[in-house]
Order: sequence, then C-alpha cells, then structure tokens
Amino acid sequence: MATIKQVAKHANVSVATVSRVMNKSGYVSEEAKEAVEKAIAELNYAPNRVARSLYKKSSNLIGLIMPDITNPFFPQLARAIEDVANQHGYQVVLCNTDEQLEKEQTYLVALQTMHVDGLIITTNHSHNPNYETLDLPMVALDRIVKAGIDAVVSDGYEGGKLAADTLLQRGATRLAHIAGPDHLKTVKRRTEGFVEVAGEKLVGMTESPFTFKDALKASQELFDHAWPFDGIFAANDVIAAAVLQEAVRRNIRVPEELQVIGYDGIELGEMTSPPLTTIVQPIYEMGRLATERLLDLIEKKDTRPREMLLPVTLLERHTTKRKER
Amino acid sequence: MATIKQVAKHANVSVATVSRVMNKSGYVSEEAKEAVEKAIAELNYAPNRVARSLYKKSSNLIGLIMPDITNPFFPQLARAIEDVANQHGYQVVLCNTDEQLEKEQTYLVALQTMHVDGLIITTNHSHNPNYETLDLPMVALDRIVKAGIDAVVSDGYEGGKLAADTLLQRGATRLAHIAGPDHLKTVKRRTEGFVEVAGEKLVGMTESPFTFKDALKASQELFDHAWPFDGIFAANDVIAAAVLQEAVRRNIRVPEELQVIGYDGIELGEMTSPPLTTIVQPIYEMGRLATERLLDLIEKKDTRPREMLLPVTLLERHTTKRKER
DNA sequence: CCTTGATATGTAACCGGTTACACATTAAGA
DNA sequence: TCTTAATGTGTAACCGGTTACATATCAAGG
Repeated sequence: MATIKQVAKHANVSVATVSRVMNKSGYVSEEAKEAVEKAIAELNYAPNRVARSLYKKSSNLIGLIMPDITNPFFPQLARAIEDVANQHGYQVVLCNTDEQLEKEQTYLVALQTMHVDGLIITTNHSHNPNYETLDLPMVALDRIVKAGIDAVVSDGYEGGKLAADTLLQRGATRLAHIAGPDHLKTVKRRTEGFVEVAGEKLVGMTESPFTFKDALKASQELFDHAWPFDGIFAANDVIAAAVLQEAVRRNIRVPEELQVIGYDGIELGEMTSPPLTTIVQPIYEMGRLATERLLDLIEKKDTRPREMLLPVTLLERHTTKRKER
Repeated sequence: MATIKQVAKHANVSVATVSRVMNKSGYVSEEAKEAVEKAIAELNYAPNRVARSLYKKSSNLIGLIMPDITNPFFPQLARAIEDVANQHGYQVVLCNTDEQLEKEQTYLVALQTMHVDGLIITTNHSHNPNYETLDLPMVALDRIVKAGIDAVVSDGYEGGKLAADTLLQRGATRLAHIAGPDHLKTVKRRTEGFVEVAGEKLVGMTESPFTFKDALKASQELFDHAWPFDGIFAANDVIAAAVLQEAVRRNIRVPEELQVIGYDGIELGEMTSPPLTTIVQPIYEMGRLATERLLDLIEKKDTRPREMLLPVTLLERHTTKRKER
C-alpha cells in the first residue's frame, strides 16, 4: 500500500498538499490538485485509516452489542444497522454478549481502546454500571437502558392490547399468554397490554425464555395445565412457533380450535404451517432509525436525549380466523 | 482515557518501561514492574489500540464478508467466528455484500485501509478479481473461491447421496429435487450427489434462490408440474420449509404421502410442523475451524493452503418415515 | 584488577496521516 | 506606490503507542 509520502513525491508536492486535496481543505492550485489526483490514481493510493484515526480520535467504527445474533430477531436489526452505517462510511463491529455482564465489560474496553465512535446496544441490564460511566455516543435498541440514553423501541403495550383485541374480536373467549423473560422491560409491556385488555378472559399464563426449546417446554406446561383456551398471545414469534408446533402435535386445529398471535414479525412466521399471525414491529426501520440517530449524535447534530416509540401493526396470516363482519 | 505518558509519569519511569511491562518484553526490575502496575490500576489505563496498530501494522480485527446475515444460515456461522475471534483477542467487522461485486470491492478497500489482519469470506464469485490481488490472510467458508485460498466446506456431494439413499430406503419411489442457485459450487455438489443416487427414480427437478418467497414459488411450480412424487430433497432448509408449507396447503400428508429432506441443520428446521428431517452440516464447527485456521495464517503458523471437507450427518425428525427393519 | 555479559532504563525515531504555523506570491484597494 | 487580504505551499509538531540504540550498573570469571 502506498503512503501519502510516496504520493507527494510522485506528484512533486508536499504531504500537506496531498492531504489538502484529499480532504478538500485549505487552498490548492488547480495545477497541484491535478498532479495529486493523477498520482493517487497511478499509485492506487488509499489513505491509511489507522493513522487518520490516531490523530483525529475517530475511527468511523461503531460497536454493535447484542445478546446473540443467532436469535432470529437480531439479524434483521444488524442488517439495517450495517446498511445505514455503511452508507455513511462507517463499519460495524459485532459483539455477542449472551447477556453476560463480564463479556459485556470486556467488549466495552476493547471497543473503547479501538476508539469506536459510538455504540448500539440491544442488551439489557437496568442496573448495568458499565454504560453509566461511558463517555460515548450510544443508543439503545429494542431495550431501555436508563433515562438519558437514547432509545428506539416499538410500542409493546399497544401491541399487547392489539393482540387481545384481535383475539376477542375473532371470537375467542378463553385467552392464554406466554410472557417473555421478566427482566426485559420492553417485553413486559407486551404482557401488560395484553393482560389489561384480556381481563377476566385470561385463563392461563406462563413465562419463557426466547429460545425454541424452552418455549416448547413452556407451551407443553401451559397446554397441560390451562387447556382449554381458544386464543393465545406469545411474547415473540419464536415462542408462538413453539405453541403452534405443540398444538399440531396435540391435533388441535389452528385456527379453528385455537388462534395464535405472535410478536415481532420475523420471517420465521411466514415459514410455519399455517403461517403465523403476528404483531409486527418495524424491525428494519428501528435499526435504521437507531443508526441514523447515533450518527447524528456522533456528528453532534442533536444531543438532547430522545426516546422513540414506534407503532406496531397486525399482520394477519393464518393462525387467526377471518374477521367477522 | 489515560495515555502511556501519564502512566509513566505517575510511576516515575519512562514510557519504554511501561511498554515493557505491558508487553512482558525486555528487562524490567521487580520494583519498576510493581510501580507501573500500580499506576496502570490507579489510572485505569488501557493502551490505545489505534496507536499500537499504526506501528505494528496489525489491528486485531478480522473482516467477515457474507452475502446477507438475514439469511438464517449465516448467523450461526457469524456467531462461531465471533466467539473464536474474541477468545483470541480479535474483533470482527461485519460486511453484507448481497453478492454484489461493487459492494464487495468497497468493503475490501475499507477493510484494507483499516488494516484488518485477515478475512473470512462466505461469498462467491469464481472469477472475482478482487481477491486474487489481495495480499491478506483469508479463508473461504462454505464457498470455494479459487485454488490456493484456504476453504472450509461440508461434503455436499455425500450429503446429496445420503438424502437420496435415505428417501429410497424409507420406501420412496418417485423422487423430486429443488436445487439451489446455479453459481454456488458447494451447493451444486448437493444436487450432483442426489441425482447420482436417485438415478431414474428422479421425476421432477427445479431450481430456486435461498429466499422463502422464491422457494414457495418454485415449490408450487414443482407440485403443479411434477406431482405425484413421494420423496423430495431441497438444497437447503429454507427451501424445504417452503415445500413443507406448500404440501400442507395442498393437504398432502407429510411424511405419509410425501417425505421431505432439507440441508443445513439450522434451527428453523426444528420449528416447522412437522419438524424437518435434514442433512446437517456442522455449522458452528465450520465457523470455528475457519477462524482458527485464519488465526494460524495470521500468526504465520502454517501457510500451506488447505481445504477442509467436513462430513455431514442425517438428522431424522418427522418429515421422513421411521426406518424399516 | 580488568573484561564481559546480563540486567535495567531512558531517549528518540518511527508508524502514516492532519494541521498549525511560517513564508511567499499575487491581486485589489487606498 | 504601499497596504492588506487572499491564495498557495512546505516544514514540523502531533496523535499514542513500540522498539532500536545508547548508556549505566553489577556480578562473575580470568
């Protein structure tokens, strides 16, 4: 790789001039500019970002901290983030923490020492001391870390209500629910909304982690103890898929005997049989917004902390009955 | 963030000594060592990786180039890579190329100018000039770029044969197949193996991209034109899921009337109804091996190019019949 | 007592950019 | 004609580490 010195020599100017034409800063004569551009092209020169970072204290890197990219909700988020970042000349460093504070801490110092310009966090510890002391632009995504830190989340409360409303409207009279992990505030809101509208129609409820295996176990328990119910809302689509599979295994017809609604709107919901009705949050949009917000923060365009609550919508596939009229 | 100079001052030694104790290089007295360690702890010092990179020409960063993290095969790979990299003090930069040469090229120069130490490539253009001139350690994963570049792939040929064998053994007599994109050599091998064993039993065949929507369309076409068949092998699990859904929609009983086998062994296969029988490639293992190999290459432990062909296995879930005895 | 090698430490060059500052030239305005 | 501002360019300091090299001390061996 060529260096700026070689380019300068080749163009018969000083390194300062080369730097000036690259950054379009200061005064450069047309003549010099052309010579430099020619040299850059001929030497196939691209400036060393490490050197630039060192002086500028900015790396054009952003850190993406998530529990586990393997959880099918996150790839879409990652994709959106990466797309936007890339469009603005940033690259993203991927970090899986498994929600372990220690891993998180290790990553945090790694990211700091490599001088990332900002952080997107989709991991949640309400009382995580790591982030509080951190002097870095960051935005929380799908999670709420604490007041004062920007956040982009979907309206889980409305989503929960919408799920209950829909089930009721389609004729369900005995509702059940599988909630997500207790410590995720944004997930809890879904349950709160659902419970509020379901009222006394709620006949069974349990809780499950967001992995398919655990969700299957939870479903089985629910069927064993709370059956019969004719409408169920799961805290996310993976859990809903487990419910669906268990229903099929028990020869319960969906949606005739049991209607199922999930939450998220991931592609998985399209692949089940029958395809899953779900509350979709605008996942890509959320990733996009979070990243654009972060870039604004980095470039100091707007620094008042903000929380963005995005609306969710009902996507009717085939685990709910047709709307009655 | 503290700098090495501040640490040196605080410990009453020179920067060289501080550097020596951090890197455990050269001679340092016990006394000095303790003073430095105390200073490091008190100032909460962590060396600036950017500065280190500049001198050492090594960033402890590896680039991960994949078509689309949203495709459910890749997250597991990414996870494995990230895990191993992290264990060795490396971070990974995520790049989605959508198989577009131009995006790929942009990333390649970005990664080079930030001095990544190596590349893992899961993208495929047999005649991609970008990689040929590149003087960077790299290993291809699930793809074959060209001779002379390390590769880690699973044995698709054996996998295809295994799928056909299994279907035949379970009583299928009229076989069908949906192949993957034509330009992916590793995917083509699956088809070759299957066709070889299926022989004249093969009654229908088509081709599909790896997205669910396209796969659904392909399935419908296949059912429309080649039905009846009683055993089908799909080039990956996403396509198999589409076949499954279409079969359910047409009231074709699986596995009684139609047996289905996928390829990959991603978690999705567990979530369909019924759960999908599939040829599993050791995805995590492949990611792990590729990364370890790359780190060896980076640290110059072994530079003879190698190709690793990993064995696949049959995972019997419920889209195939019980083994006859 | 002198030589030699191991131990210990500091100074300064270096990595490859960016930019403050000094200096030169030219054109415009008084 | 003299000032002044705008234009153009190069030198060197700087970012924060690493390390080659110079220098100093000390113990062991002849």
